Amino acid sequence: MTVKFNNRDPVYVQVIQHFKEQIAKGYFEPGQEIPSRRELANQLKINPNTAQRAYKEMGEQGLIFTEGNMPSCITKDEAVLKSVREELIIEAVDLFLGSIKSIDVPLSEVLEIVKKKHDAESGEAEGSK
Amino acid sequence: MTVKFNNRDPVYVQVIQHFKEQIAKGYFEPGQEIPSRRELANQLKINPNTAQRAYKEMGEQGLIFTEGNMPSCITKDEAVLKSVREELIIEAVDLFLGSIKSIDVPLSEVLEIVKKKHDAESGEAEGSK
DNA sequence: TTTCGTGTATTAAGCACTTAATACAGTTTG
DNA sequence: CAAACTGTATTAAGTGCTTAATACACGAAA
Repeated sequence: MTVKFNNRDPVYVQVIQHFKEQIAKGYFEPGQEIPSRRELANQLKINPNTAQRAYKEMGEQGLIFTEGNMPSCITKDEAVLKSVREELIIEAVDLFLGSIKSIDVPLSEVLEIVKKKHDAESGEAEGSK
Repeated sequence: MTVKFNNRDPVYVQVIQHFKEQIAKGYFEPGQEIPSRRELANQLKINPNTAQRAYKEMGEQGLIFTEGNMPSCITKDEAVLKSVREELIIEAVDLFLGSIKSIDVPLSEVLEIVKKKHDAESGEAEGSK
């Protein structure tokens, strides 16, 4: 497990974001065990308390659960898991539309750029394929 | 002049962002005077030093210039003004594509949502028109 | 039982941003 | 000239958030 952190957002927020993305991609089974706070801290080279804070918030959001001193697990509620993906998409779309709106760019103009950039990226990602 | 601040980003960064958006919209003429540090601080209900910091960075970025003790002005370099709009667009697109990529959402799927949301927003914005 | 690994809680330290209080030089205006 | 406005600079204090350092309770396992 590896995460590239930026210096802009709090680390614990980025950790939560990372887990949400993993969930959105379907990398986790419902009820699956996740690394302990200390183990995650070692893997990501962060402080155990930072990992703790991330897990604590994920617990409050219902993304993970903890019983007694057992390792924490991904929620078994598949509706929650599904909604994570939808919420991330909505977030991205709203942020995007907000930015576009704030500079009065016609949607058609920017969508052209989006498609162009997307094709360029996926092209270089596949290499000489 | 009014700006709605969020509690997430530094105020001086949001002030710069606000000016860039105004420039991108073409609200400023090249060479146009802008409010003094103290006046802007009064208008936006912020500390004069915060306004100063924003203006200082905008000066370093070539967005505004100051001669002697004259009021600061928007740059006369129209190429710079034009590039502001383009950079904001590129920023928005890159951020958007990055978010989409991190959760493996097909472009076609998300573009549908974008169009749908955009139509809904512009619809309610125009009211009973 | 002892040891180790869980989760959890408390307290302190560090850091960036904001605000504040001044100060100074120059120009315009009354 | 004097007052009031520009921009600019320095220094310090305060504030909130993040991170760090510890400690504690519990349970499983050697």
